[in-house]
Amino acid sequence: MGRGKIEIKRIENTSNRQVTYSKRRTGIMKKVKEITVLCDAHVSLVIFASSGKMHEYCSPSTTLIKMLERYHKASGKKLWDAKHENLSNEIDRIKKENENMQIELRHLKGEDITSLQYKELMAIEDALEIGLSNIRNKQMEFFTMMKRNEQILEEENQELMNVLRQQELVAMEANVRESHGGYHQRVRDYQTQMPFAFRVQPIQPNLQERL
Amino acid sequence: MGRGKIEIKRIENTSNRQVTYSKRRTGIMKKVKEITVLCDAHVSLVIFASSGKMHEYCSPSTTLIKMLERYHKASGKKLWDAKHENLSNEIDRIKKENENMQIELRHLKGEDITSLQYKELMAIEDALEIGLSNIRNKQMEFFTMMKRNEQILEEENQELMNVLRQQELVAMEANVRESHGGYHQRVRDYQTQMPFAFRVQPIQPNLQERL
DNA sequence: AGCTATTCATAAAC
DNA sequence: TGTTTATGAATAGCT
Repeated sequence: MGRGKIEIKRIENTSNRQVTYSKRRTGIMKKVKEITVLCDAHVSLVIFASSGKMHEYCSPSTTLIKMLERYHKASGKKLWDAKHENLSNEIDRIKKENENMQIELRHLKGEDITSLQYKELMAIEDALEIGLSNIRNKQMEFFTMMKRNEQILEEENQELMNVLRQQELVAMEANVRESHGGYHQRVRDYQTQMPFAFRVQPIQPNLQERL
Repeated sequence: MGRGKIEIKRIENTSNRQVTYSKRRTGIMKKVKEITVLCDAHVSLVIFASSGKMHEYCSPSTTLIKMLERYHKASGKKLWDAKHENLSNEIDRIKKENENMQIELRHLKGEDITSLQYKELMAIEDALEIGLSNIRNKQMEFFTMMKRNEQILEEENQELMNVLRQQELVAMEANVRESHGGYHQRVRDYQTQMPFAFRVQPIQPNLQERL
């Protein structure tokens, strides 16, 4: 029911999918309200977009909680206990995962290794060496970056010095020619002559914060 | 959408109402399945007819219980008691812990380090070096243990060889003196003469399993 | 967010 | 209930 028929399968184009979701959700909400009124049905609808945003509808004569109680009675499925059990299971699962990670962490830090076998020690050693080499590569990157920066600064310093020296010469000549020139006048002249690149301006402004 | 337009208000004729309920419920179910597939939405729908009969739909990728948990998180409305909330909180807490450990593990393995600052890299390097040194100490222990064991075995071998040679001499002498003695007789004699320490008996019985 | 050409859902009938 | 059919609704593809 549109300009063309569409297959009922996931819409791959994200924005199309979102638009369709929005339109169809509205349509479903409308239908659900209508059946509530027309047939005095009790409806509870909870819908999550793939984005995670939620929308819900619940018939005006009831509440979600009442619906769930009725659901419990009608289906026999225990939602509370099941939920409780689910949560407990998930906690157990995550705790187990947690524990394993903690052991791995400790092993990498060289703790609690008395009970390990030789092969395990070798594996840990390998992991540590790889880690260390990765870290040191990264440090090397920092180092070269700093070196480069240092070099750039040095070159700039040098050039600044040259410019200054040159301008001192100009100023001295000027002084000789017209000894009544004011200080401010001279300063302005320096700035005019100084190439743009060497005016006060931070270079590599984000270097500071990364070290 | 039918032979005539209808007002959206309760259908007074009971059998009409039931028919309409049945048809529209089917339609809604279809729409809901479609939006699930088209837009990978997660939907939970529970409908009670005025007769009390229940129908439900839940997206295949989820369960009503999971939907209710998500509902709880998304809406903030408490659908269950404090006990469940405690469990939920604990899950969140452990998940957080989990995540932190995973990050630490990855860092130690030299992964995901692009965003790290130099000081952090140094700290990780230190940890890795300590770990590596601990692991290598432990390996050294193994090594010395193996060396020691090797030495013990060598010594025992030597002594066994000596004993055997001695007994061969004894046997040869016996053979010479009484050449009609049977094989079993001789074997029993060997065992009687062999010092207790060198009878079949594993030395360092748990060494095997630790390597 | 609107506009239509289309497809779809369904009210009424049996 | 199931089927049919005329009709109103929903919506896919475009702006």
